[in-house]
Amino acid sequence: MPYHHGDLRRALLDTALEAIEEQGPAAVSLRDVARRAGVSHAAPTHHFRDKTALLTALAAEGWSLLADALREAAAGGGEFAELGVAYVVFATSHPAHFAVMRAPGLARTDDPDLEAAMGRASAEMRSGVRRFEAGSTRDADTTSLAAWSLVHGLAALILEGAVPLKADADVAEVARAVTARLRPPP
Amino acid sequence: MPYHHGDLRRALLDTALEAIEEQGPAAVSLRDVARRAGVSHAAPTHHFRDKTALLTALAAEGWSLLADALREAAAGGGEFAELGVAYVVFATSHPAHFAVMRAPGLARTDDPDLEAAMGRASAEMRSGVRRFEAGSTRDADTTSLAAWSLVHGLAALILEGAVPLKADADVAEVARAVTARLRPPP
DNA sequence: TCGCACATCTTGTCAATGGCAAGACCTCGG
DNA sequence: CCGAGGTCTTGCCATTGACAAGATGTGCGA
Repeated sequence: MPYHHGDLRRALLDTALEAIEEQGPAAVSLRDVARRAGVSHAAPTHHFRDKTALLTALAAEGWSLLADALREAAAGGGEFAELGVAYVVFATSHPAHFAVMRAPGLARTDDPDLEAAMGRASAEMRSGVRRFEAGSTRDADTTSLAAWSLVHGLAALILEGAVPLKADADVAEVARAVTARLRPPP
Repeated sequence: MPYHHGDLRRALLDTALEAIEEQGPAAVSLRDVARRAGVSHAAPTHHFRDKTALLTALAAEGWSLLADALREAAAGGGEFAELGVAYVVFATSHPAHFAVMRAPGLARTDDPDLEAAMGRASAEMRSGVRRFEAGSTRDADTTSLAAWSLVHGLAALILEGAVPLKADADVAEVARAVTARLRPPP
């Protein structure tokens, strides 16, 4: 093992994700992450000023990945609902990322990278809604906020355990059914 | 000051709420809560086994208060949308409670009291939806899940700062507009 | 009324954590 | 070849959560 870890920054991020999946984002300890990564307890300092900085980086990465997933879903050319499905599928397949993204107070919400990534995801939702609302006289901002709220809330409720999904339930199916309750443009 | 604090349990809960509003639910320290309440650092032990137990109690209290608010809104006899408005208004007017309710990993989700309180809120949403869906052939469970997701997501996005509300924006107005995007029964 | 069981609160202690400081080590440019 | 700077380590400190043991008040029954 070389003294200089190849890419400790990435290793720490990945290790943190593992720890979060096991213990939740609040219980993560920097020292434990360092231990898992095989470095000393102070090694992370050089890559992340803070524990908060590490979590903020993960949140930003999460929003960015989500934006990518939404863009890809939109490129698929399917119905608008596919955007919502992609959102919920992302949340359930990246639980650690999503947990940090919506955990209150863990990430530094005024971080420029985080703000940019959130903005990108939000813009992706909005552009999807714009197609949905083509020719409508309704306020597109309200519609996109409604759509975003719907899928964000569904994902949150599922991950909070507030919605006990049946074992054989397909998340995408549920998301599709729920998204269908959005009122189409007049 | 009496040796026996009149109702230390309640005092700790209230003090914790203050601390959460100031520093977020993740940064709350039991010792700080005890200090603010004017008792020794080990006093909370007798009322809450754990730090988690305190937060779990707060989460349960939050869901219970939310259920009450929903019931009251339903009793008002207004439109279904008023349920959604009540949900979002509750979240923004009880930010500390709502933060603990949706924070991943802070509360013990298998706690009986918490489960009961969440169930009560969920049932309140469902009964509201049942009126909304009267005479409809649609799956009421899906509709209530959609409604719940919509308002939960909107509240979460607002409190996460993902939706920058304009200073003069009325939360209830926004909630009403967003809720109106739900598709009415055929 | 008295005394005792018990809940309540306190002080003392321990391991673990986050963060800082100072030093060891490695790599790369000149 | 050597020094500068980035990378990582060891050492340290205050704070925290949890536990143990003791002090203090309260209320119940005899």
